[in-house]
Amino acid sequence: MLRMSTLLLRTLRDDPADAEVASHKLLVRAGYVRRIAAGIYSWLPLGYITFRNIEKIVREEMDSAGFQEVHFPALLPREPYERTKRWEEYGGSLFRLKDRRGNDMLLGPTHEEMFTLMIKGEFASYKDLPISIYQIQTKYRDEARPRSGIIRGREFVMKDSYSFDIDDDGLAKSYENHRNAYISLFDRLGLKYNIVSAVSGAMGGSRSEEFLAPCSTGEDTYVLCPKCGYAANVEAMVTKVPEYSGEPAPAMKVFDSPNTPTIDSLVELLNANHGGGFEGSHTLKNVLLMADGKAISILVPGDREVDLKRVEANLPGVEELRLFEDEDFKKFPGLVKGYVGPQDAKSQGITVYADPRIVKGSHWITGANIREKHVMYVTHGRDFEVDGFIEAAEVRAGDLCPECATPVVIDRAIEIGHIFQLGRKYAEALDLTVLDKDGKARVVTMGSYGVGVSRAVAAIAEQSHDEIGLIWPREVAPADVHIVATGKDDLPFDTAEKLANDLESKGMRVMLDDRRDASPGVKFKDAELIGNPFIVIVGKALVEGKVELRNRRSGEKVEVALDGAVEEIISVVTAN
RNA sequence: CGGGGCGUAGCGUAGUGGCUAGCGCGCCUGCUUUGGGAGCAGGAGACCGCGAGUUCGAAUCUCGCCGCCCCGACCA
Repeated sequence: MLRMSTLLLRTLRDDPADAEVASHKLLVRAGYVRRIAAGIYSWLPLGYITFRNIEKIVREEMDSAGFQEVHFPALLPREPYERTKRWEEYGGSLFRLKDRRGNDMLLGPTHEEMFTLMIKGEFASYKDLPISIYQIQTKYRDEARPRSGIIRGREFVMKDSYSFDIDDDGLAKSYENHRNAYISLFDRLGLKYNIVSAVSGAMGGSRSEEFLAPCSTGEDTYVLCPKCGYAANVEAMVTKVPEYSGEPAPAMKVFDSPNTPTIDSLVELLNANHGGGFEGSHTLKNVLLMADGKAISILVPGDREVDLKRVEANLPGVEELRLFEDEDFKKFPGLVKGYVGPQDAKSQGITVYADPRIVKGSHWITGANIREKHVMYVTHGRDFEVDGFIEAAEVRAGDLCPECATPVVIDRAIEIGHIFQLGRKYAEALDLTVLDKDGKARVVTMGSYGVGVSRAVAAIAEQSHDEIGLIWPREVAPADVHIVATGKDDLPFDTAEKLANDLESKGMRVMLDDRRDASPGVKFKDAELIGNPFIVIVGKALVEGKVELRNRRSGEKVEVALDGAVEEIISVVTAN
């Protein structure tokens, strides 16, 4: 039983000055967490109980899916991370340190290497597969900018799992198992979430989805179709390709366009000199990029910006991507800044990618590759060709859903889980093979799956609170029932004590406010702030032989007879 | 890493060159009070982020450092 009279808890009346988002403010005010350094928090008793409740749910769901729990150290040697090149690639986000002998060590930001090596060390046959193993571990990432309290910390707890299969079909099945386990896990945590397509990145072709908990303070932006439920990370949003049914355009026509380096100025000139009705979307924007030192041109409709993140996500294998700089223009004298068109790109040795909206047969107004001149009727397939299509243009609310053509909305969310078909990258780097039926060595294929356990505490708090405090789902809350004794006589306190004991003996988890010196107002405010799902008040109504039962979420209050109160309370609590 | 802001008691804050650094919450003692953050009286608690400098005198001005928050870049 949690007794308020002795609990290590001091609630705060004022919001902490360094907190911005609701979960941060409330978790600090209600005495769940305290900041130790930027992005590093300690858990007070209430916070740690809540954290462990979540951890327990995660563990139960993993176990019941048949995954096996293991545990690695957080402190790791450099060598495995050297072999996968991540010692360098992880950059400044990796916490590095040296031991007394001067050996490089690190604090694990994620454990693909260690899991891969564990399987390599124990198993050697296809008969041992498939297997999925997981751990619940503290991770360390020296984030450039920790933020939003415990939503994005430098030390955090993550459940990470890895599946190992002999072939792609097996991986697909393991992935599906994890996906289902995550669905029941997040349902149990009481989180609202969307499963969103993500970009799988450098490995290509593999499947990846994120579990996003919608929340206005979330740092991920995603696209959601209100009609069919299609959801995608902005990077992974697929453009609905328009049908092109226009008449073939007349031959290209070059025209003078002085002082029109921007789309807006070009449209203005067109409307002034070539009749009205021109819009940015009739023009073709040529954005020049350097991808690992190679010049590429991205074609997008003039009214859209290029989203570099989308380009990068859809150009597998490219490590450095940046906009053209003046130096780069000097290397390509045929390119006239502000007047670039795709017509001569081939002869200039530039790779051209087009947004899917630039369909074959469509014609555009674009740069003439001559200073102060543009050209119209430039037709894809007649006047220029592209090396490929790429999702490059910025995504906007109102863009059409690729599944059902309904305008999509853009929303923000916290990433609470990520499932990912990793493939053979780590198995190859660390030489994880097993013998197949024919006695031949085959590289194992892997999946990786993560749940932010500490982040889930904050995500639930974000989604489940009101102006006066937290409102936990029952399984997550520090207690099922928060009993408040009020009054100055012994009777309410003795009655509350007995009620608490009776409830506890029937399996309820109880928090009891047995403070004799605190006023009723303080106790009510604290109970509401702390956010247990049910509050029982033992006080005024005692003269009628009753106690009051309140539902924290709905605000509903009922009086129940003290005689039989235990059963009544249990039935209300468990019905929720 | 770029831009902006902040650092005074456990928490929230006032104080822009001058006497013993002020207030609210919280904490301690006593009396009263007990269904919505009680009242009165008394009290404890501050190297004013750290270090240098300017000055007769620095929380206050200058420089350096450290820390924290926000926006952006970054984020398996």
